Amino acid sequence: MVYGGCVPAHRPARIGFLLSQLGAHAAARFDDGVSSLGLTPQQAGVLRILGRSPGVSQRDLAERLGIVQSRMVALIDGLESLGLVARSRSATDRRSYRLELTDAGRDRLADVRRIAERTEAGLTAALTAKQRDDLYGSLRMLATSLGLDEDVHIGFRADG
Amino acid sequence: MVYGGCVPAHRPARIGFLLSQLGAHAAARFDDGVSSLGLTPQQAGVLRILGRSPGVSQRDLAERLGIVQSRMVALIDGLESLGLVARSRSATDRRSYRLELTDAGRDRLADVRRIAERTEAGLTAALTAKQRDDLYGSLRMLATSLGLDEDVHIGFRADG
DNA sequence: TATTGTTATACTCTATAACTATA
DNA sequence: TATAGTTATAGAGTATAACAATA
Repeated sequence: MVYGGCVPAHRPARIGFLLSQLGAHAAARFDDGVSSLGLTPQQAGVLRILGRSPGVSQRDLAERLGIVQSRMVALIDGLESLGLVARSRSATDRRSYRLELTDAGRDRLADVRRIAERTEAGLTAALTAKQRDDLYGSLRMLATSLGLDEDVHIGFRADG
Repeated sequence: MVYGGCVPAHRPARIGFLLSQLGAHAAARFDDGVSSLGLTPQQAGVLRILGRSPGVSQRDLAERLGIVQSRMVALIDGLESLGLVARSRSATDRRSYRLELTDAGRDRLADVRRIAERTEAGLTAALTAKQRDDLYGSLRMLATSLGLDEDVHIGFRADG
C-alpha cells in the first residue's frame, strides 16, 4: 500500500471531475483575456500555430486544430480582414494556400502569449514554484500517456 | 530560486492549456461512459446532486449546476419520463417541486458512479498511486483557491 | 409585487453535403 | 478520380423574455 493514510483506498473518482472543472475555468479565463484583444480563442490558436509553422494550408491547420475544413474558411477570412494573416497561393499546388502571419499578426501573437502567461499566473497563484513544476510534470505525463497532441485542442473555448 | 534546474525560469505558460485539454478529454470520456447508460452528462449531474440533496427545487438545482431555470424543465422532464426522478409539490410552497430519485434513479446513480470510477482509472493509468494522490491534492488546492464549487460545473459536456 | 415553473422564440455554433478549381 | 477551398443549409444546444400560478 502506497497510500499515506490520509486518503482512503476507495476514494471517489474526483481527478476527472476536477480536470474538467479546472479546464473549463482556465479556458474561460483565457477567453476573457483574448477577448480584450478582440480575438476568439480559436483565432488565437491559429496565430500560435502559424507562428511555429508558417506556410501551412487551411487543411493542415484544420487537422491540427481538430476542426472541419469548412470552418477554417470563415476563421481565416476573419484574421485576414483584421490584417493578421495573409493568404498566398502555393507555388507547387495552386489549389492550396500558404498561410502566414503578417507583421501585425506577429505583434498580436506576442500579445496572446502575454495573455497566456497572465492567465497562467492567475490560475497557479496559490501554488509554490515546486508545486507548479510537479503539477506541470504530472499533467504532461497524463497528456502524453493519453496520446493528446500538443496542438489539437477540441475543448479550448469559452463555455461561459 | 526554487527551480530544480530542469525547468527554465521563463518556461512558457502550459498548465492552463494542459488543464483545458485534459479537462475536455476527461469530459469526453465521461460522456462516452454515461452515453452507454442512455444518459447525458447533465442528466448524470442531476442524479448526483439529487443523491446527496433529495428534495431540492428545480431552481436550486439550476443554480447548483450553473444553468438557467428554463433549461431545467426539459432536463427533469426527460429524467421523469425515464422513471429516474419524481416530482412532487412542496407542502410549504406549492409553486415549487420537491425533486427526488426513484428507486430506479438510485440504481442508475450507482451505475454513473461506476462509470466515473472507470473513467478515472483510464485517465490516471499512467500515474503511480503517489502521483495520483499528489495530483489530486494540487487540483483540489487550485479549485479551492479559485473559488470553484463542488457541484457547479459549466464545462462538463461532450465537445466531441 | 416577487418568485417558481413553463413556453415560445431567436440566436449561436457546428457539421454535412454539394459545388469549383486544380491536380 | 481525388483533393483544397468554398458555400448553403440544416441541426443541436442555448439564452431571453413573456406567461400562469402561487406566495
